[in-house]
Amino acid sequence: MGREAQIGRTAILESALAIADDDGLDAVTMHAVAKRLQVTPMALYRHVANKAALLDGLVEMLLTEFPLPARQLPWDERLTALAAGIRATAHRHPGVFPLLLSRPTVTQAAVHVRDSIHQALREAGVPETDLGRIERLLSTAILGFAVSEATGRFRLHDQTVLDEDFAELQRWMRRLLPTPPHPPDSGATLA
Amino acid sequence: MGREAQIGRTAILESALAIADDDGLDAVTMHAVAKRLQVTPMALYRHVANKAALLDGLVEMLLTEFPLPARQLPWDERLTALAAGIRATAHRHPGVFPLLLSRPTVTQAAVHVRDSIHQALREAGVPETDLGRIERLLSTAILGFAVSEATGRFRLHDQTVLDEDFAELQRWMRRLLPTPPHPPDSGATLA
DNA sequence: GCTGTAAGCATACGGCATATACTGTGAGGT
DNA sequence: ACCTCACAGTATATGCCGTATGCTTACAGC
Repeated sequence: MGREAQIGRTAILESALAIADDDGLDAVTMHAVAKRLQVTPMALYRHVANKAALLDGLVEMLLTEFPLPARQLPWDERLTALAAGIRATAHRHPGVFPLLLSRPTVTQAAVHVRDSIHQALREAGVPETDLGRIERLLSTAILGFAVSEATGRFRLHDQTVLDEDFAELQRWMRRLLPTPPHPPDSGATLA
Repeated sequence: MGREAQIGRTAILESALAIADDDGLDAVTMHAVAKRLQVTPMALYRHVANKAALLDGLVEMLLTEFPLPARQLPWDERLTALAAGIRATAHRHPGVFPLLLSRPTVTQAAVHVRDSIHQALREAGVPETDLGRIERLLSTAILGFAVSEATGRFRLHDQTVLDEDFAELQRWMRRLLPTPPHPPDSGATLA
């Protein structure tokens, strides 16, 4: 029944993300999104409750963009790859990325990311009771760093400096976990 | 020359902060601030360039509110106290606090905080070349955590859980530093 | 008391999110 | 083939927002 839709929630979110990438988060207005879709602003409200919901949708898009690593990889490579992927997402969408901290949502995508981290931590030997806490600290550190880069808090520093910062962050994150991933002296462990 | 001022930059920032604390950051409008000061909106522009400058001023207020610990305290206590003070500021001003990450500024207050951390790290034995990096990672972790609490990213968890999270964060932060603050086995160190 | 200057005001404008009421179109039943 | 009605998109309007421009007013210093 009814008539075929010209736009949909996904198209709206993609347009909004593109506008934010091009001209910053403040440029994301209902009018601007509508214009980009060649539609009147009010048409958006058939697919999105209001602007707040649209922004929440953007957060969800970012979470979906996080590259969850294949489960057969070793746990430490998975965590490293995920952290790097999150950082890359921040670089790709600096305008929207800070919303991950300022508009936290409990969407399916968020749960998937968290579960992926939990699973890796389990394999790292983190006791079940500590899983939540370690995941919160780890994700907070990565998000904090990536948001800082996105908002220009480190703008005085070269990319190479920030890359080394991030490498150090990754090393530091391992120190929150029980077992060293590679024994420092392979083959010659004393009992 | 001219006439005695009814309001000033400080009064404006204090009003804005109070409004944000009461009704959230979105309630901080030029009109609302002016009304609270019993003045027309345009009067604010004699003391503040525009709304962006007002928000930057709020960030500066938060930084000024951070309790820089007395220099004669041991370095590790200073870092611990500063971290706790930053977290307390976030609890006091949850609406404004996220601006510390989303609107980074290089104000005098920001420099003071950073210098205070640098000095503590120096006393902790951090080599001069690593000072910047360690400070960035430490401050990012604290800020990320405090912002997460302020925005409700951890809203599903009890205060006691978050307190323990923060304690674990403090322990983790020490692991970024070269020397253990208390030798684990006092008096019985082998050469 | 005169006067110049700075503080605060009045008015106005364009952009914003969005409520309400409309138009028209195409799928599904007849 | 035609009706019909639900739903997509539109038109219009409201009230808030930041802020430009130009006016009024009241004190400081002469």
